[in-house]
Amino acid sequence: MTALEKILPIETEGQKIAKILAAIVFFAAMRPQTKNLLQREGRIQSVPKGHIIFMNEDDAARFYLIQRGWVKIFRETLGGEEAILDVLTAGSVFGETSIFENKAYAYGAEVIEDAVILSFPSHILENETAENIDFALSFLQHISRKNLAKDKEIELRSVQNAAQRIGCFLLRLCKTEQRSATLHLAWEKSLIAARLGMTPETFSRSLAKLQKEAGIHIKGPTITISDIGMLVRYTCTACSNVFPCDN
Amino acid sequence: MTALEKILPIETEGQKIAKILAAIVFFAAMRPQTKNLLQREGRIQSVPKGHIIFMNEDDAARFYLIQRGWVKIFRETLGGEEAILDVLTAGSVFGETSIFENKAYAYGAEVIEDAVILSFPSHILENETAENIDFALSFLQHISRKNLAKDKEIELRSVQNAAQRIGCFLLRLCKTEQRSATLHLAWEKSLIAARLGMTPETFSRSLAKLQKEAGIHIKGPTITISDIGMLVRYTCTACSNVFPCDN
DNA sequence: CGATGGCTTGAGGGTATTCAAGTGACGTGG
DNA sequence: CCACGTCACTTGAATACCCTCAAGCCATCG
Repeated sequence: MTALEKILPIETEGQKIAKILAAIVFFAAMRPQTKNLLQREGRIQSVPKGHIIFMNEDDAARFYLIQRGWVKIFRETLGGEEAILDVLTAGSVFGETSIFENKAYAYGAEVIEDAVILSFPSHILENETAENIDFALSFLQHISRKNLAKDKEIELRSVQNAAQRIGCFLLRLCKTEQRSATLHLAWEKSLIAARLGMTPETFSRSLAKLQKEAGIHIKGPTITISDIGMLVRYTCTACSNVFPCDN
Repeated sequence: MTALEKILPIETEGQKIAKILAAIVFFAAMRPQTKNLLQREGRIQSVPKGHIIFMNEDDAARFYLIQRGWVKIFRETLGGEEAILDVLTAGSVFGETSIFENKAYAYGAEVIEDAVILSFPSHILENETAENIDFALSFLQHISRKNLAKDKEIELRSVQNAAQRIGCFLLRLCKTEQRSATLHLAWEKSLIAARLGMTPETFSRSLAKLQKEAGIHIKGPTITISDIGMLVRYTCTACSNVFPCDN
């Protein structure tokens, strides 16, 4: 190690990856040798907004972990319409289930806010799952949780109206204990609208409605919720869970 | 064995269960001793229409297999509204993922057409998953498939209109190769409507619309599709898959 | 023959969408 | 420094879509 490196230690990409992985539950049950393999074979990439990581039907050669930024998971119809399945941020893994699905992605992934993304060859995941039952179990739990979230998504989209979906979304951004909150919307409103299954116009109108009827205050991207209880009463009657709910 | 038993062999419940399980993929990778345990601890029940098997939040002590009839999987909101997540029939397993979800069901299950249902203690499933990696892998694939189906469900509910959802449903009943087809709806139309997330009235009207605009002909429970291509053009533009699609 | 249940049809209403126009913030170039 | 274009967002009017409530149809069954 040179004198310079002592002062400014040069971190290899592998070391960076190791650090990042250590904080993510998804990788916790993997064997050490597999983690080493991920370090060697993994890539870290800065990806600008608008970049499409992969499309529906692409060969699923890699799976991904978001370190920073935002990624939308979507499906596009032949008619050109798009259904947003989810919007993910730091700590989320995606493309991981494709190893069970004929090795092709079942959805597309696009960066919607400048991101740093790690990617790894899918076969490492596949081998680890087949050889390490502890990881297989944790993977099972991971997918099971995703499953549950999708059930809830289906529920929300079918029984909540637009304003309630927005309320639910805002509540999830709130800390549990507080009685009031000030939020900053991290992404464009039109994107939130799409994530909640509505048009930007409807989003705008419904937000105004929430302002009148649920005691919130909007100023550009900043939203102040003066009384969380009031918003809960407005929103959560159209849901099977009560706030605070986990997902 | 008596002479009578030779002619009319008396089948024990355990033997019945064994026969049924043998035909279901979900159980295929289980070890023989676990299958024996399921035979001993399993129950077969005839359940009348309207009976609620379990509710959201109930302790998840058992998981289920439908041998005959129909079961709807639903979530109920605090306001009393209900979202139908799925409608299942013979061969489907439900309540199986609860072993990963704090041991409580995340949804309710109600019989909507007189059914014969097998049930088994959840701990057998839990143990088998923990001890047999082959089964754990097949379970993983099973849940992964459900996950994919839910993604598609979210897509279809957000981009297809009622008539297209019906068209999609009809196409799935068609043989791939044919250019025309005659179908018999095996179930009550109101049941199909529920499965597709619409009211019976909307189902009826949309079916009439398909008749006008997509070249199909309806006579009671019999539906004739003269030109599958025409129906595909009408329906599949609002989907990310093209006919023939698998699920 | 009347009752029932599944299905259809009609009228009316609510919610979200589309199309269109307008506002306001921001950055660029004159 | 201001004019201008761009882009996100908002607002308005008309429309589409699906829902509810209600009545009517028709086959089945006691």
